[in-house]
Amino acid sequence: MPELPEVEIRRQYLETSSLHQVIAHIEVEDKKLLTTEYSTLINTLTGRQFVGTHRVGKNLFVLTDAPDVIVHMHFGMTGDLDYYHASLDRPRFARIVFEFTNGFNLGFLCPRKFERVGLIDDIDAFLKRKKIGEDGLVISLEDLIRQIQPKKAFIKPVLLDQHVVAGLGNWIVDEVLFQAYIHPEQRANTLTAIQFDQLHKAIRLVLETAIRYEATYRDFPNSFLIHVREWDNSPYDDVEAHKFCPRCGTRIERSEVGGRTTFFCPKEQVV
DNA sequence: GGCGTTGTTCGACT
DNA sequence: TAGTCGAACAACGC
Repeated sequence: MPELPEVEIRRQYLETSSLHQVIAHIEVEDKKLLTTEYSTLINTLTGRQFVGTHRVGKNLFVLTDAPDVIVHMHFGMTGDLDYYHASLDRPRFARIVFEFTNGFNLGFLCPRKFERVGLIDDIDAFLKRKKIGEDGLVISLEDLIRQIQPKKAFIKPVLLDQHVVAGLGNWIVDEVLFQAYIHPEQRANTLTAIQFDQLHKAIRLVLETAIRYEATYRDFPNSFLIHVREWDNSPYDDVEAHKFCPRCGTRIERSEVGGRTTFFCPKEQVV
């Protein structure tokens, strides 16, 4: 589930695997995954090299050796990268493959085809056009308040809005609100100064923790709510153990807020 | 084999 | 008008 931390991991992966290699060809299984004409993509990138990366929220930008040629990648809900030797089988769902002249390939994995790849010529202009907010890792408390304060909606959907702050997805928002002791259905314009401070700190804590553990949920501290989601290999033998608040032991509640599944502690997160 | 899931976009409503 | 909200989208794992 590529939210900010997962995209950051992919950025580091691309940075350490795929820079400074000449692109020989690009295979695209489904043109719908492209936001740029296939012929333009091929003509522009063939013979070029990736030279650097940049990330804002869930958006990954790959710089090339041409200053105004930048590849934009969005991983949708399930996208991933896989760098592999051309002699090996193409990884499952590698629907876009950058083939380098050195015999290695960078596969862009798109299991559900919600992912997108395309060319842009200016990162700032792109962010402005898409109205992407400040990245969750760098936004200041003052800017966070300025973005959230005027909104009357529930705090959870506000935090999910990439225009407000970029990079938070469904589970991260639940985790952030849990760490900040804020109910997901509290109205954004009713947050107190103390709550804004807790919220700002919680965003940092959750994002930095997720990046430190390379977004491997089972390794997260036990104080995290994420374990109730029973994703991948739970660290608990007793499946019941993580259905309770790690701080107060109250049974975690599951509901729907803004159309998304939401977990929270009904005792510590009150409206 | 039907349902749940994920992020973004778009249309409808206030 | 702009803000808010919910449905739709694709396709997989369970």
